[in-house]
Amino acid sequence: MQELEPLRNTFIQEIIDADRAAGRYGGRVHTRFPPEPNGYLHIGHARAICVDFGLAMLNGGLCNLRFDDTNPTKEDEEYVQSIIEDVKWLGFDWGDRLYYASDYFEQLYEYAVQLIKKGKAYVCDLSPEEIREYRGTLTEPGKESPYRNRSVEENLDLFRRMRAGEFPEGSRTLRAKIDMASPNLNMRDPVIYRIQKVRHHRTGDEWCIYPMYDFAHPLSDAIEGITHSLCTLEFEDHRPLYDWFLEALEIKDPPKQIEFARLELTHVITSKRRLRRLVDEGHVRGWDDPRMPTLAGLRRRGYTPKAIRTFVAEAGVSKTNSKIEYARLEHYVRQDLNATAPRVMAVLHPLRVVITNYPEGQVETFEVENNPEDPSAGTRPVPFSREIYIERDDFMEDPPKKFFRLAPGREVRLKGAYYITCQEVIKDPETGEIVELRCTYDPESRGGWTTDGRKVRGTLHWVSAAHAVKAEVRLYDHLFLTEDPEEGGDFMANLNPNSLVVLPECLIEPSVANASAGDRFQFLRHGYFCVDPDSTPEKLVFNRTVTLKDTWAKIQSKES
RNA sequence: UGGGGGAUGGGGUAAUGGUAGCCCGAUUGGCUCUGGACCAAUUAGUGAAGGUUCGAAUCCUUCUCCCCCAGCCA
Repeated sequence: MQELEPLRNTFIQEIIDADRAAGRYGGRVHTRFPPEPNGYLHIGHARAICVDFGLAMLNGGLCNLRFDDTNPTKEDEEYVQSIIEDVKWLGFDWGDRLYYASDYFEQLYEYAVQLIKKGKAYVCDLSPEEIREYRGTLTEPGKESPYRNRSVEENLDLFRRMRAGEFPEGSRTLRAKIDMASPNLNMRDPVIYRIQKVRHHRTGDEWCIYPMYDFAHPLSDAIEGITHSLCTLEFEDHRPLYDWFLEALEIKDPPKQIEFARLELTHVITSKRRLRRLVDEGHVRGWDDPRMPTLAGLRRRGYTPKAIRTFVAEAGVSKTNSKIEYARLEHYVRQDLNATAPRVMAVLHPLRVVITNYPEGQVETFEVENNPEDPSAGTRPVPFSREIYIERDDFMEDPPKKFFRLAPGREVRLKGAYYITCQEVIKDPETGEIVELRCTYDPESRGGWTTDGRKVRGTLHWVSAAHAVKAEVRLYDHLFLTEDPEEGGDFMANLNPNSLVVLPECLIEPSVANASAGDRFQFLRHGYFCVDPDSTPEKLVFNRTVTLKDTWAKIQSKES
């Protein structure tokens, strides 16, 4: 996979190389992507997915998809389905290795029993508040629980009865017996099982005790034969605990946890809690709103899996916390779509033009290239007639120096059609608004070219009034105005009130009439657009994925 | 002020004792039937101070700054 090339020189690959050179794991490389099904996947997860699956692929290994579903109060089947769909869409395949931590509840319970038998775990009756107090602080050691030295027999009995549902929620826990004075708080007798009388989305009411992540994760990895367990930086502190369980239970060839930095983007928020708030309070239309940084949102926006994969691969993987400019993500969609998206002419803000010397009732059809980057994409017929629409911004009555478009007395090219010259500007007598242009065309310029060497600086897109199809076009911008949505302390205050602009009456050339949801186009001189699922044959709806780079807009904003 | 990590141009990331490179952005010019794309050029960096060395982003010492950890979340 070409776009994963840059993933080759990561510090993780060096570790893998060293392991193979040393003959560890029999030369195997087996990773896993372990999402918790408690929300939708977002752009940040894309790095984890590409790293987990990509590194396995690069090393001839395997990657499992495993749902880390050990907390039934937060998890739901809806999320399982969306995650499966999103990982597939991104282009990765886990074969028949779709697993759930909940598949291992019985084995995990047995491991816990073994720990008790080895004197390495105990049932603790401290309340949550007491546990916190006993834990100590960052600078002071903790105190040992008074229940720490119960006999193996008593612990076994109590743990069995926890499972049997004899005790109320929160009344007891199973804890690993490690070291209450450890400078690493994770090692201060962490809770490994808690009582939750909650229905689990897969195991139903079978269990009322559930294992904690720190216990379930290394052992799930061990059960699946994982060799390299890749996760994000905040788990570095948990690695000693990860290793402790594997050693305490005498796991042979234990998996190795390796941490890398999260992927963060400017103008973007990825906290599940905050994203949920945007959805719940109606600031967006759902988890798949095209402004959302979720994979579902990016998909609906028109992003391609390849663009996202290339973005991740080119951005690289390291241990440095960093934030990537959103513009960089946009670069890779443009790069992909430039090569693949058929071009089409769409007028977003129509201005009527009558070509006064063109015969009334006449219609000509021009063959226009579908993609100048790809001659094999061929051409399409585009109808032309006496009345057309051009973009309002493509005309100025009193143009500044660097404006190359239409103006009174000026000649421009209509893409693929004719040269026209503006002769007259018609305004609404009440408002002064320009309502129509009267132009003449040069019949010698048929097809958009003359042989006399005349230079025409501007080329405009256009649609024939009688042939254009109407469409709704949705223009998106950053959801947040500031690079850091948290700037000022309240991300809600930084919401962009204009993140969505709906243009209900756009005019598009007729070749798009039969486009269906997900189809992508370049609207000439505007950007890349895709058909939204809201689209119907009666009413086409397009989403703007990303604009084209626009040097004219840049000139304008510099002068203002 | 405990522990664990991290600092390379505006952003991201390579170089593991031997020419600081690549990508994004920005700027300038060229080209163009998309002010797109493409081509060319420019801009600009090793957190600080010492030390070792013929030679240091890389090794050593000290310092500075940033991130993470006190859930019965993951």
